Amino acid sequence: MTHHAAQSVPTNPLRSTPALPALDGLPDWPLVLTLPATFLDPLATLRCGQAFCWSAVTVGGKRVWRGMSGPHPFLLVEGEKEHTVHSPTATPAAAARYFNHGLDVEALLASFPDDPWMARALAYCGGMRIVRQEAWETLATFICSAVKQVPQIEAIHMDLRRTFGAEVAPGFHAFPTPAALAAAGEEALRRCRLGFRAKGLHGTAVAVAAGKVDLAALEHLPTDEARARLVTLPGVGPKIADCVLLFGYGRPEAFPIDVWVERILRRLYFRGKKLPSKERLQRFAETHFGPWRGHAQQYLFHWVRTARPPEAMDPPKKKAPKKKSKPKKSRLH
DNA sequence: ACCCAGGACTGAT
DNA sequence: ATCAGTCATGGG
Repeated sequence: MTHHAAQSVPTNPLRSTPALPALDGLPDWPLVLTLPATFLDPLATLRCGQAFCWSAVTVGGKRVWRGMSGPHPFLLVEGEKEHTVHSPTATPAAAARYFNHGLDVEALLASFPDDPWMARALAYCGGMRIVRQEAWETLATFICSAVKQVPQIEAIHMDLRRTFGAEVAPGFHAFPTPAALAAAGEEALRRCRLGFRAKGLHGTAVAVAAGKVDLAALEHLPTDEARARLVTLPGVGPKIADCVLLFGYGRPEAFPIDVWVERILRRLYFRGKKLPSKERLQRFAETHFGPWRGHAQQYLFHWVRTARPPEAMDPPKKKAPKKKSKPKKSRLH
C-alpha cells in the first residue's frame, strides 16, 4: 500500500458535500500557491474535522473554498489538475506552510503499517492532508469541540469569529484573540451555544492572555512537555491537547483518541479482545502506526466517520429489556 | 422520550 | 488506577 493510494484523489459519493451557495465574483487576490490535485483533496482536507473555518461556494461552475489561516484570508479554487490558492496578504511561504506543501507523501505512506484498514482509509481519502493551523485558534476551537459533532463545532467556531473577531476583509473574520475572548466574559461566550465549554474557553483565554502559558514557546518544546503545559489549561485534557499538538503545532506523533478513534481501535484493531487503557493504546499506536500516527489516525477517523463501514460501527444498540414490551397476552388464562 | 456527539472534571472505590 | 455522574446543546 505504500504507493498509489494517495496519488489519485478518490471521489466518494458517500461523503457529504457542503452546500454551495452561488457567488457572483471573486475578490481579485494574488495567486500565492498552486497545488497539484494529486496532492490535495480539498473536500477531505477541509471537511475532516481538523479545521472549521472553511466553507465552499460556487463561482462560474467552479468550487471555491473560502477560509483563513491566522490573519490571512484565503480562497482555494479547485481545478482538474491543480488547485490555486489566493490571498490579499499571505506570502507564498505562509500558504505553503498552511497546506503542508512539500510534505513527502511517499515517505508518509511508507511509514504506515500494511494493514487492511489503513488501505481502506487511504483508498477513501488518500488526498487528505493535515494542515498547519495557528496554535491559539486550534486550542480555543478544540476546547469547544468536547462532545460536539463536527458541524456544531463549525457553527460555534464561526459564531466566535463573527461575534468577537476582527473583520480583516469583507466577510472574513479573524479568530478572536485570547484578550478578546477574555474580555468578552464567560456569559457572552455561553450565548454562542457553548454550554459547559464556556468556562473552559474563557478560563483558557484568560490564562493565555495573562501569559500563564506561552503558546509560542511550546513550539520549541518536545511534544510531551508541550502536552504537559497544555493540559494545565482549563477545559484541556489529553485528547484536546493531542488535537492541538497535531493540528496546531505540526506534531505528527500526536494521536488523539476520541470516541471515534476508540471505536476504530476496539472494532478493527482489538476485535474480540479487551480494549486496553488509553495509556496503553497510545503505546500501541506508537508501535503499530509509527512516527506519523497522527496522520494515520486522521485518515481512519475521516473514513469511518463519513463512510461508516459496518465493520467499524458498533452493532445497533440492543433494546433494553423493557418489561413493558407488549400488552402481554390477555389475562384470563 | 432516548441516544449520541473529535471530553474534562470531580469524587468515590 | 479505574469508574460513574455531571456538565449544555443540538441532531437523529
